[in-house]
Amino acid sequence: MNNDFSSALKKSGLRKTKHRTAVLGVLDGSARPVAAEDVYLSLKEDGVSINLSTVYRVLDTLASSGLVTRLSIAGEPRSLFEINTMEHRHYLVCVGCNKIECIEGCPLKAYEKTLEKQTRYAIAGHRLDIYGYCPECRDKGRGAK
Amino acid sequence: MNNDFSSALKKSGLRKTKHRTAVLGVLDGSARPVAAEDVYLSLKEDGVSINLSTVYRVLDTLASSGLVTRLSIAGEPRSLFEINTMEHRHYLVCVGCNKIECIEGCPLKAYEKTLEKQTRYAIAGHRLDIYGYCPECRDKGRGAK
DNA sequence: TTAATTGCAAACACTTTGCACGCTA
DNA sequence: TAGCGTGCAAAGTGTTTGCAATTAA
Repeated sequence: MNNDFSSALKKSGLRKTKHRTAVLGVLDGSARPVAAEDVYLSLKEDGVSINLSTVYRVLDTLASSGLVTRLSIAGEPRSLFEINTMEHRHYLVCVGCNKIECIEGCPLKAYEKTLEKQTRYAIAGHRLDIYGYCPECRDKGRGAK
Repeated sequence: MNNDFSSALKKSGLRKTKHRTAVLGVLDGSARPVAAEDVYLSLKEDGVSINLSTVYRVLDTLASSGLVTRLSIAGEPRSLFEINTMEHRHYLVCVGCNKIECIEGCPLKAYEKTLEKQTRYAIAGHRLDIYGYCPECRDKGRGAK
């Protein structure tokens, strides 16, 4: 439970550097997936000097070694990243204010089995994002921007 | 059932131009979603002279008026487009050869209702892509590239 | 020591935009 | 004819890369 991610990095065979620790810290401290630039700005705000391209490289490295998950959602042209919780997750995206929440549970297990039989594919996974208006946006008119 | 999409364009209040007709023709003739560049190359091959930026503009216009659907899938950084069939669809993406197939039916109707109650969101829609190895790729080893 | 990491600047891929000209309705 | 549609070139994003300097192990 130490907060510097030493063991996680070691387990992945990655050197522990100030930047990797810092990036992991930002992801860990965020309730929602964030873009590379968000990480960069967040670090800058904390007084951590880092180059944006390093942020990209760190995120890429961490994603490759499975410590971090990269995801993309419709309407957001950038890649988003979050700590890989190893939990299977889905996202609820508010079309009004662009807020992203995580959803617990997955409704697709049985469906994947069915699909394997139907299509003869070896199903490896899926991506599911749900779109809608959050309680606040649904109340204020039609979720106007 | 005329093939020049006149009525569809008219219905959307769009002028019928050679380029719009041509782009719609490409989308209509493709079994899978395609990227702007694919449309561009396909037209070039057919001897249709068009500028890539015009392709982008046409696709954008058609998507805005609902004749065409824009979608993005994980692992593909570009936007993909297809004729809007008005059917609710999902995609089966082969991780081995990047082939994309459409899936009939949607397993999520009941789930969305549940979610509305749980989250107080007004659910507007969702995106679901399924990933796996197609029969060919699953056979040849582990779907090696 | 030495190989992995980083900063920096430059390159990249995809997409959008400004402007003048061309074409549809 | 009026104004939408298009080509062209240039600018914008988000992201990646080459290389020399730095740093962890």
